[in-house]
Amino acid sequence: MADYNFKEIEKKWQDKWEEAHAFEAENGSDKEKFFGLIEFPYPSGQGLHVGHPRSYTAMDIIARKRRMQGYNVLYPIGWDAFGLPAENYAIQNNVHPAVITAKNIANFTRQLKMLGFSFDWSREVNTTDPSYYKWTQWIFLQLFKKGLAYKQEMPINWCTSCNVGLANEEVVNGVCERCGGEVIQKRQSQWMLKITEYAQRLIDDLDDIDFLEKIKTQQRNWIGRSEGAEVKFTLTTGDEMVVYTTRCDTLFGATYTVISPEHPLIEKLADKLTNYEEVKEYQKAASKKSEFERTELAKEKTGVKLLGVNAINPVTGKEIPIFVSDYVLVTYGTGAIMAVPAHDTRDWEFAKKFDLPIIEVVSGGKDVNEEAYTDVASGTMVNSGFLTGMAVKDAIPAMIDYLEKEGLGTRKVNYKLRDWVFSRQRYWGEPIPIIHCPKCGQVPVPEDELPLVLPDMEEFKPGENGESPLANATDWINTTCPCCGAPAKRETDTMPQWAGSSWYFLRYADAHNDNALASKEALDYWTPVDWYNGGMEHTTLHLLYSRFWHKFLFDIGVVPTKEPYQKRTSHGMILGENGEKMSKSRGNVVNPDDVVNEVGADTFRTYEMFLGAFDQSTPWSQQGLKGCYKFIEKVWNLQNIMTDEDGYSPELEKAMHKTIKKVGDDFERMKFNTAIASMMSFLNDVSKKGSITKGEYKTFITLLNPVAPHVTEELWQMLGGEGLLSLAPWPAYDEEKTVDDEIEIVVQINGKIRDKMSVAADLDRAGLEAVAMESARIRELTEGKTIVKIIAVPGKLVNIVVK
RNA sequence: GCGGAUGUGGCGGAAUUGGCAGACGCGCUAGACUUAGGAUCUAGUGAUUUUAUCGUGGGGGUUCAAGUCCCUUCAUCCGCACCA
Repeated sequence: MADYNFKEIEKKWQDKWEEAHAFEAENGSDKEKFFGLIEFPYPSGQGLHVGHPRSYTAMDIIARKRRMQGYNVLYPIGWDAFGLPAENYAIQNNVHPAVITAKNIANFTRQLKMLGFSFDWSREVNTTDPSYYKWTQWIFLQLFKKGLAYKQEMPINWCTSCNVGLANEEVVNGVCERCGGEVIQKRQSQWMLKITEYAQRLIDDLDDIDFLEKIKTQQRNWIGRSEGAEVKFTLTTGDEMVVYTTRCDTLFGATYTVISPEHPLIEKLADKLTNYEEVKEYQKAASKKSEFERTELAKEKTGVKLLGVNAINPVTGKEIPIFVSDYVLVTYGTGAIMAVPAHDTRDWEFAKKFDLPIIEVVSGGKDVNEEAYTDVASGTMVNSGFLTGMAVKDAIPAMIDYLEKEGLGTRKVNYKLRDWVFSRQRYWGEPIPIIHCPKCGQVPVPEDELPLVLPDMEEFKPGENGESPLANATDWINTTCPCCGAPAKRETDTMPQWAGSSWYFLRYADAHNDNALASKEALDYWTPVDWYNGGMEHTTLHLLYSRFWHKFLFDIGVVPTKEPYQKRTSHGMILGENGEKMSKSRGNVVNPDDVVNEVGADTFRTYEMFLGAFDQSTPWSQQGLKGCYKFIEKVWNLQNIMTDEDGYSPELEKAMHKTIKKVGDDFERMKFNTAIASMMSFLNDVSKKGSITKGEYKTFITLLNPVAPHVTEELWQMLGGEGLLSLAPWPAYDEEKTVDDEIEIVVQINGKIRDKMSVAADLDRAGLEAVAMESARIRELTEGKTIVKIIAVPGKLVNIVVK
């Protein structure tokens, strides 16, 4: 027998699969489909991280198993290739981002192929390919036409040292990631997408899909729906101010109001305020604060009272002061609140600092002069006019009814979710296909002129004043208006990296279509994605964005389903050997190339699936890797003890059926570690017996194939298996043969194990009791004692309670 | 502060419903084979004062029976951060 030569074997089968087009999905098939998806990678210069193959191997196992089960499987791959690292590299080294991107993709391709993933490479997509981003731009135009894309002035992060706009990810601890310079907020005109329009549907439709509960929770919290009321306050000047509250039941306890520094009311009241200058000063100071300072200083509340004007509490009729303070956000609700210090912690702190009255309107907590009582679930209304005596939960709707009847307020739902800032002042992204015409305004690039290709440039540095580098592409910018033909200028902002990834899975259905992002037939057949595995870090970004885009595409009739992904699961991180996150600076990075070179792809894959619970973070271990190598080698060496029978031996038959069941079930639940453990166990049984039949061997390598596809394919051929193992049928098991005839049961006395005995598996309660009482040991131990009770659980144990 | 997790041997981790805690792997110990061992095989391996007792972060509870259920508390990690 030859030694296990993984280098030869792995290359051989990768070539064979490619020649046979073994993993290409079929369009127009009658078979049942399975669409498995992993997050397509950003092809970074560092190459593949060991974290990538964790997710890819997991879905590869599912995809390979489905294929063996007879499904028409689509397991595609592509490149999310726009993005900052390539652009920064380009700026520093004067290489076009497209050049470095192509190089990185070539390297990633080599690495992924080396790992034997059953991707359908014929459908490879690349977000930077004009034939791809043509459709990203097309979707943007549809959003624009429906009024869901609009341009607005927005504060952006601005590095005062580099003089450049930064993405949130580039701001670390309030300073510029690259130069350490101070970052402030600067107002700039930005493209926005109205994701808020879909807020409710993004919450509601979670009920119909199979996402991990923690993912749903995180999305719901992020969207942040709250039900409350908008309440009108009349001012002593006759003006009106609307506040948003979720606790209108506490209105009788509102002793002041607060507006945000950016609130328009300040300008409106300018000539009536006796301390306008002071208010302006506060406003200015607040605007200067960076995001960092605002959160850092969050503990200490500041504010200025408006002098010369008061608000009137609509239910008590009392005059109460108005403050301006930056603890109220202009972006949420109406940018104005009613403050109830007795029942809101923030208001309470503010009231203490400014010595404002605290009126208890809900009883049941501690002294409201000591701390705010915020419990809504219990508590009774006091000092609250017609609400007095009611429970809080009844008082809320009662007050809303009252406000609506009296015309003092209305029911209102608010969301924390904000519209999506869609502009980037960067080169390496999809150009936004809009033309600015002095006469016609924002005019979409005609669809038949798509793709609007990125101009070739030599300098990628951002322009003056935070403009996109495209501002320097004079030939490209200057164009004519598609509407009136007058000279006009192109939009110079590009799209964020999230654009191309918001719809890429659709392109896989029909990757080479020139007339549509994918044909209707292909989308009808393949969508939705059946199973999508990815990282938790994308839950409120990519995963939410793509759900939004998909719903929009559903609304305009482009896709047949309202949700893009039927099932979403998530993997844990692989940490460095020291238990810390892998990073270059910590020097604990494991390179997949080295691992494969040392032990081969099959061992690498097996180890990545065996090292711990799939959904949990686990440290890498070089020793553990070796253990998996030994396992694969043992599988190879089974040839030495193989007998020629095709069936299963009587000794191993039960173990075989149990293993088939366990492995199949565990794969489905993504319990890959225990699936592999059960295969190892089976191998231990074989070792004990000293031989394995050809039939057992074949079944065993079929179970192992999704995990370690190369070595099992080689063994399959050696054992005379027909065709490719990767396309052979998944083994069946006989339920009856997965249960033992005889089992060991435990006999306890007062919950302590005192004896074990072998009985028929189906022995009933009475039988169990009788057998237990026959035991010499049990008799000895119970002698002279009173038996209070005997609990017998068939298949499990007998517990005798004595006194 | 809010939300989400996690806590089990020397280590990574098992334990579908409350029913033998520690599967499987690593490491370690002893033995075999060997010129050699970071190879292979065999046996052992939670702790202890070993007829037994104690053991799943700590404390309390429910139960014949708790890693699992309830209450409480501590620690670590991740996400969000004044959302009225």
